[in-house]
Amino acid sequence: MLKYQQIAAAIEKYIEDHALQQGDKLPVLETLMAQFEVSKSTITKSLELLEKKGVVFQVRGSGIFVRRHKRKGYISLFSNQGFKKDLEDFHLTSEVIELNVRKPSQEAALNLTIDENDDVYFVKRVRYINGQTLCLEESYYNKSIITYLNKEIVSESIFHYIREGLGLKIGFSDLYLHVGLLTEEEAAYLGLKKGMPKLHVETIFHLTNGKPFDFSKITYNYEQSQFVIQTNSF
Amino acid sequence: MLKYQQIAAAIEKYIEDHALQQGDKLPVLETLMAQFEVSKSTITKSLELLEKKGVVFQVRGSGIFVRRHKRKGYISLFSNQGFKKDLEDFHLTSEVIELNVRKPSQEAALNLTIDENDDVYFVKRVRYINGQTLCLEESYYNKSIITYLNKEIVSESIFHYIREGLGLKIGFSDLYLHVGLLTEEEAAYLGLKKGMPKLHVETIFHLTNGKPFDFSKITYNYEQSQFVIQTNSF
DNA sequence: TTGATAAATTATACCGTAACAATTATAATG
DNA sequence: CATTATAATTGTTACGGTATAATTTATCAA
Repeated sequence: MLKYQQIAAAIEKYIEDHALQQGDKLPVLETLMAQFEVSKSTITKSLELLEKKGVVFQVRGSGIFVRRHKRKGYISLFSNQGFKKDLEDFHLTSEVIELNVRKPSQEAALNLTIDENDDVYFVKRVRYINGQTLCLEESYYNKSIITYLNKEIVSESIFHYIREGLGLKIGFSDLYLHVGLLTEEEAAYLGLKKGMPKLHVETIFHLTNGKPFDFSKITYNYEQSQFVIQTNSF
Repeated sequence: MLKYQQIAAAIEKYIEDHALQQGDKLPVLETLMAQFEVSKSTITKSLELLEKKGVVFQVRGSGIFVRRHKRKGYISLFSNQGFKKDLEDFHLTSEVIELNVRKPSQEAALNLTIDENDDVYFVKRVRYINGQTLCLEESYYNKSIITYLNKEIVSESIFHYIREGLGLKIGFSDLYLHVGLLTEEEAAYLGLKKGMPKLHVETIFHLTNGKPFDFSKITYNYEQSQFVIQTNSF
């Protein structure tokens, strides 16, 4: 792991350990430099990372402050960590309905920029949160990148496996979102009624080299779907 | 304007002018250094900015590539630019229903971290996109920060006014999102029927110094609400 | 042709330094 | 006491340089 990432993690830990709240002040740059025995630019880079993550914000001439959104019980919509990481506070389980190798739909092929004759892993899951249905998820993985999957991996964290097991680096993702009405099939999986509202999210995940490897379509149970997004200005 | 921001803008312009597409390669760092006559670190900073904005992605050992999400007709959900900037492709108008100074609701006071006796500007608007209702918007502005508003400002871009007119710097925002059912009042404003689905978004905007100045509650017409979010890994 | 290995290309990490700009604290002024 | 000017604090920008790591290309051997 890179130095500035380690330091960022250490600072996050510091915030946790000292139970710092929204607006609380961190030690000044010079102190952090001395404490971690690195140059100013390294600390700066660490803080930049934490700023991107929405952990701190910096005010020139004033200091470095803790940033926290206030509401509890909301799911962090993105951050390419998969679900696991974000939802430590929740009780999450999932049920694998389908897992196989197949040819992609036209839509999936298009979003993964592969040919319709190429193989994909298809995974269909229902996720539960605190005993309620959270979402129905259909994912297509480019098999030439994600070369192997099994039921165990799929019911655990796929993203952890991709990173650690396959040694791949996840880069960025595009997320398309709209509200609609549940189809009969979706409603059945989610234990709701046809025609009720849904949040539909399609995501395309890319590796750091820009290659899309995962196209997922998720239908959320609107009753369980409270999301939070933290953003920064440019 | 800062140097690295100018260069970032110039690079964006370069991408436009050359009509570069997703995956196309930009000149290498050294070339960009020479072209703009700045040091490596400045170019790097510019590219970092463009990476945050989702304009490019960089691959070590390979090059700098254009990143574009593919789907058209989607509204970019965040990026604290207000609506105007994001929606140049759309025909947008808005109608101001209410504009006055008042005491905040308990909820608004809480989110703006002010006292219930402090003054706020309250703005209620309906926005239209291509002739259809897009959303109903209720905003509370901390009057001790946003000291003056009028109908003209409000029907143009408030955020532009905050930046240019008031000289304030917008920092970050927290965005809370859920799906629900339209109330009678909301339906009336949006020209829909009670009980139809809605996307409800609450946003708290902060200045760079961390002070919240705008708490907004937006109800989207689900038929017009297709959003895109671009994210990066950490 | 394949596969391995080396070399070239290219971005990233990290260090150090100097100047800069926004905020806050302090002192001076009326 | 309020206002203004000045100084101290503190993060930000920009420069330069060296070393490193990932990717692509070239080379060579089988």
